[in-house]
Amino acid sequence: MQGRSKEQPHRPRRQRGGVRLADVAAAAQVSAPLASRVLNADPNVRATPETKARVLEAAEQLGYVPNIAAKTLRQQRTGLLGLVVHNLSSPIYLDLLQGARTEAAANNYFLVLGDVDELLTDDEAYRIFINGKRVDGLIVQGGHGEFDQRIAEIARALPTVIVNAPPKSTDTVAPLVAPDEVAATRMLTEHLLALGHARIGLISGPHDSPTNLLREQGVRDALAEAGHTLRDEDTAHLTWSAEAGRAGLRTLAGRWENTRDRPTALIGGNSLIGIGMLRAAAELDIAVPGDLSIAAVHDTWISEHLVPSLTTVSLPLREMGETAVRLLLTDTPRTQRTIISDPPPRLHARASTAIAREH
Amino acid sequence: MQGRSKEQPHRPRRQRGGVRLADVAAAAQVSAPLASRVLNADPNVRATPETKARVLEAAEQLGYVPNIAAKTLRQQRTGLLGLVVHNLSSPIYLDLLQGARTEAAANNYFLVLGDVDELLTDDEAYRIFINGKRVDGLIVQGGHGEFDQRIAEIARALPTVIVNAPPKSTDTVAPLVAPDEVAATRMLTEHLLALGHARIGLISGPHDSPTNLLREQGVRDALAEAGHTLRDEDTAHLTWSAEAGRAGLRTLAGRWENTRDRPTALIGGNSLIGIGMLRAAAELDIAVPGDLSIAAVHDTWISEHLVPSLTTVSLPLREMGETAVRLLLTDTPRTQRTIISDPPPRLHARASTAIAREH
DNA sequence: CTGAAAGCGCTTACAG
DNA sequence: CTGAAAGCGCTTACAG
Repeated sequence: MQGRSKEQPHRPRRQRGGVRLADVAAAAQVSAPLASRVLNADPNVRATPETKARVLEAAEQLGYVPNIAAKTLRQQRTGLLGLVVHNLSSPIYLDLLQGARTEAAANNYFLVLGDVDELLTDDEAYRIFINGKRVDGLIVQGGHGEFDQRIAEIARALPTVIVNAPPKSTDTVAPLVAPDEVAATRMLTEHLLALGHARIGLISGPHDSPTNLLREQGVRDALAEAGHTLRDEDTAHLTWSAEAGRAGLRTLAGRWENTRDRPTALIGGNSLIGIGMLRAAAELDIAVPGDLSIAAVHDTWISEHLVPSLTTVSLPLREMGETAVRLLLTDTPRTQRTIISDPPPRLHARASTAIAREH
Repeated sequence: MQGRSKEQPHRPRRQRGGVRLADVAAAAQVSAPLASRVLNADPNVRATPETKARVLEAAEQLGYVPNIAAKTLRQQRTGLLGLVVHNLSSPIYLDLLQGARTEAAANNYFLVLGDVDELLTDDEAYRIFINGKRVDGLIVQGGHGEFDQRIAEIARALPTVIVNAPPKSTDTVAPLVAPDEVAATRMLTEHLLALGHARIGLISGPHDSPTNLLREQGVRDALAEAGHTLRDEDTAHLTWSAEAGRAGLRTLAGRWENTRDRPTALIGGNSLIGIGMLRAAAELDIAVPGDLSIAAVHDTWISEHLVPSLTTVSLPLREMGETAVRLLLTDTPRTQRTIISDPPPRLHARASTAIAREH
C-alpha cells in the first residue's frame, strides 16, 4: 500500500434525490414504519392485502431501493464479507473466491477483497478494514505462521473463518475450513501404485510447512500400505512455485546419471510445482510418462491443456469458499472447529501418468 | 444467482460498544464537531496545537475508528468501487483486478466484486448492487455486445468506467480504458517477420468480435507493410478458449496434408488460444518452433512455463485497472473518452518462435 | 473559527 | 397490530 496519499482525492458524488422509504409510504398512504414492515415481509403485519399491495406497488413504481448506509447504521450490519487472500494471481485460489462470491451473492451479501500481506503488515489498512466496520465478517486465508498473532487479533474483533490452512494442534482462534490434504496425496499415490509404480518420489513445498507435512503424510501412508517407503533421495523440498518444481526435478535427475536406480513416478506438491516438473522433464529429455510419470495436487484449468496433460487430484476449493461464507452467515457462536470440506479429493487421471515400464 | 432464499439467514452481529466520535470529543474536552474537524484535518481549524494534540491522542488512546456507515449516510459516499468482471477464472484479467485493487487501496477505497453475467441478467442483483448505493462507482468489463443497453443504463445511474472493451465508433456511454490491440498483434507479426517468416496465419476469436477485428488488423497492417498478406486459408475464427486454439490448429493442419504450401508461423488471438495451439501441435507432431512458430496475445504467468515457452505480447492490464480506478476517483464530470492505456504492448520472445526454416 | 442543531434514511422499542 | 418518536454516528450548513 505504498504511496497512499493522505490527502483525499476527489470522490465521485452520488446523484441526489433518490427515492426514500418516506416517499413510498406517502405514495401508498401508510406510515413509514408500516411501509418498512411490509417491504421487509414482517410476519406480524396485519394490514389488509390491499394495503400491502399498495405499498409494494408504490415501491415498484417509484423504483425504491433501500439506502444501504442507513440500513447499516441502524442495524449495525454491512451486508459485506471480507475475503482476504494471499496471492490473487495464483490460479489455485480462484475457485475458492468464486465459491465464496456465489454463496455470498445467494444471500444478498457481497465480497470485499483484501490482501493478506497488506492487511497483516499495513496498520492503516488494518484499521480501516477491520476496525472500520467495513464488513460483517472475514474469510482469511491461513497458513501464515508468522501472522497467527494478528489473525487471532482479527478474530477477536470480527467473526472470522480461516480457510485452506492446515489444522493446527494448537489453539484454534477461529473456525477453519480445510481440504483433506492427506487423502489427496494418498489418492495420487494409490493411482500410481495401481499403475505398477513402486518407487515414487515427491517434489513439494518447504519441508516443515504444515501443508507439506500433510501432503507428504498421504504419500507415505499409501506407500507404506503397499510395502514401500518414500526415500529421502527421491524428495525435494523448495517452494510452492513452478520454478521450484523445475529446480526440484533437475536436482533429482542429477542423482540419476548413469544409473537406473531411480523412481518411475513423481508427485508434485501442488499444480505449479507439477507444471515446473513437466518443463524440466522436457528440457532434460525425460519422456513423460514413458520414462517418468508425473502427477500433482490441485486441478486447475490449465492441467488438461499442458503437454502432456497433467494427472491431478482436485481439492474442493469452490465448496470451501461456499462453506466459509455459510459459516459466517449462520454460525451464531464463534464455534471453534475444523471443517474438513466435502466433497473428498477427486482424481483426474491424464496423460502424464501411465503404466510403469520395466527399467 | 439461482437458489437465493428470500428469507434472510442469521447475520453476524457487530459487537456493540465501539468508540464513537462523541467519546473522543468528551475525552479531549472539545465538541464533537471540532473533534471531527481535527481528525479530518480540516485546514480551517484554528484550535491550539495543544487542543489538536489532545484530540488526536484521545482518538489514539481509545482506538477510535469512524463508523463507515454513518459517514456514508451523511456524506453519500461509500468508499467502495464495484469491479464487475466477466470471467474471474481466466488468468488474463487477474492483473487488471490486481491493478484496480492496489490503486483503490492507495486511496482508501475498497473493491467489491461483481459478476458481469449475474449483474446483467439478474434483476435483483442489479437493483441491490447498482441502485442500492453499494458503491460510488463501477468498473465494468466491456465487450458484451448484447448488454450494451444495460451498461448504458448503469452508466446513467452511477459513475462508470468501461474497461478492456474495443473502442466503438458508436456513442460511448462512459469512459473507456483499453489497450492498444492493433499495436499488440502488429508487434507479434513484426517479430515473426524479423525472424524471416513471410507467411503468417492467425487463429483468433469470433471473426466479427470487435476485439478480433482489431487484433486481426494489426496482423494485416504489419504483413502489408512487408509486402505480404493474411490469407483466408491461414486463419481460423472460433472462440477465445484453449479448446478453440486446439481445434483451430487442427483445422489448419488438415489443409497442410501432403503439401509444403503452408504458413511457417501462427499467431494466437489470446493466450488461451496459444496454449491450445501448442497442445494441438504436440498431438499432431508438428515441431514448435522447428516446423511452426507460435506466438500469442497476453502474457500470463503460465507463458514461460509451457513447453516450449510461449512467445507473447503483454498488454498493460495492471495499468488499465489502475487507470480505471483513478478515472473514477478524479474525473469529476463523466467525461466520455477513450483512453488507450500506457505502457504500449511489450514483446516477450520465447522458445516457441524461431528463425523460419526453408521448406 | 467554533458549537448547537439538524439531518442523512432507515428500523424498532415503546406506547397506544 | 400500528404509528410517533427516537436514535444509529457522523458531518456540515448555519448562527454566533
